[in-house]
Amino acid sequence: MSLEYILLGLLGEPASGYDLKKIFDTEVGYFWAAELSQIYPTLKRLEKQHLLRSHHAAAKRGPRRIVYETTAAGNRALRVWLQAGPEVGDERQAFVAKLYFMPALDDLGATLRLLSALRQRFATRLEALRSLEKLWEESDPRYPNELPTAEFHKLLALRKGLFSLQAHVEWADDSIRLVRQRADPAGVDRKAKAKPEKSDQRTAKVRV
Amino acid sequence: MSLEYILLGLLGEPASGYDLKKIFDTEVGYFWAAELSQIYPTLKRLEKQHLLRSHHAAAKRGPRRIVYETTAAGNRALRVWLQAGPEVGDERQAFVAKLYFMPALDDLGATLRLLSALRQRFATRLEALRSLEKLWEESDPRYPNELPTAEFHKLLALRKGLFSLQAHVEWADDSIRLVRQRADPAGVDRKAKAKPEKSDQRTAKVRV
DNA sequence: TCCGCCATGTAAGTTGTTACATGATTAG
DNA sequence: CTAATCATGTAACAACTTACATGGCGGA
Repeated sequence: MSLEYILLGLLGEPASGYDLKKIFDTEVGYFWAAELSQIYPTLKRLEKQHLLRSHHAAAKRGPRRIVYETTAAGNRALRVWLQAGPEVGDERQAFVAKLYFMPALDDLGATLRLLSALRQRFATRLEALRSLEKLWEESDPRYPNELPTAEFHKLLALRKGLFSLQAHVEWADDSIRLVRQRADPAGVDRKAKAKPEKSDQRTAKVRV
Repeated sequence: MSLEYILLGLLGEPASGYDLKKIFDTEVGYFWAAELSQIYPTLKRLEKQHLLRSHHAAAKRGPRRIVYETTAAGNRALRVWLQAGPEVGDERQAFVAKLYFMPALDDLGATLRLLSALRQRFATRLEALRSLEKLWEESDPRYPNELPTAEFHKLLALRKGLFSLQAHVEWADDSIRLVRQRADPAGVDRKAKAKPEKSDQRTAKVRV
């Protein structure tokens, strides 16, 4: 289970299950998500395998917390995973499937609506990642070239998201263009003039 | 379950479970995969719900086949799904997680190896998709602008894969560059001269 | 005859989700 | 006092994977 290793990785800093959930929601959610109902049992399982240890901590506010940290064995396990080469799973993308089967509706307008909705979602996510990046850039003077190793790797991961989402937005824009062209092969110029397309919200190329 | 709708979509043409598996492996695998052990029970479930019907067919070679096709109700269900707007799940990408936690190894060389392995896998997949596209282009004179609606949508889906994989390759190349720069800030030109990088296998921009 | 492909299935296990249950503390 | 947030957990279900079981048929 990848989640086990991700928890081992995150627990370089001691944290409770609740803390970890917040990290998933705010920091690493763009490449891995997890629910509390999955986090808690997994932490217990890892402790049973002696890859984590825990202690109860009296919290200032709220009830008792259980704070976990990695053991030497946990760190070894993490390293073995890290050195084992990449795991590229096959991505199941329901939205591509939907597009693929849209001809069953026999309505190019529906295709266009689907693509526009997708375009908007991708753009929103892209903006969220860009905000993360910007916040970082503004709060850390070492960004990007003088960053310590840990932060440098986070940057690479973040840039994966940026590259990927940008490609998604560009694909959606391009597909919308192709569908419009197909729906109305004659009046391309007329339309292009009349309607300043959404794709005018140009997404600048990513740089470092 | 998306798989149910995908089967309904694929069964616009009658097919057996075994046939469908081959379609997953050769045609739609780049956005959805499925095992026979999942396909067979799902087909049975859909038939019980009267969204599919089946008949036994004597095959020329091999044992009896069970050929499924959609019913009117099945087609309605598919349309409802298609009109319900996009489903963009959160992608869990173990390889990004791995990169994110690489600092635990404290070895930039390991990061470089990971990125190179990723680069190669992405490039291989990209080539596979391009072959699919090329084969198509060569065998169908209507490609790309005169394609019938069904094929046009397949093209959009395929281009999603092309855009996405290309972004992945570009990200990997760019990350490799950044890591090298970081590992050896002084000797950039020297190295760039000595080693014609893998990234020289330039991946041309996608066009229609 | 044996191997590979055709063809359908079951069983057991993993991973992940949604819904539910419980209770402490604190800010308004 | 009451709502929000902190905090931990269980149960039931859904989706998917890997391994196993069975057998026909055709070509080397």
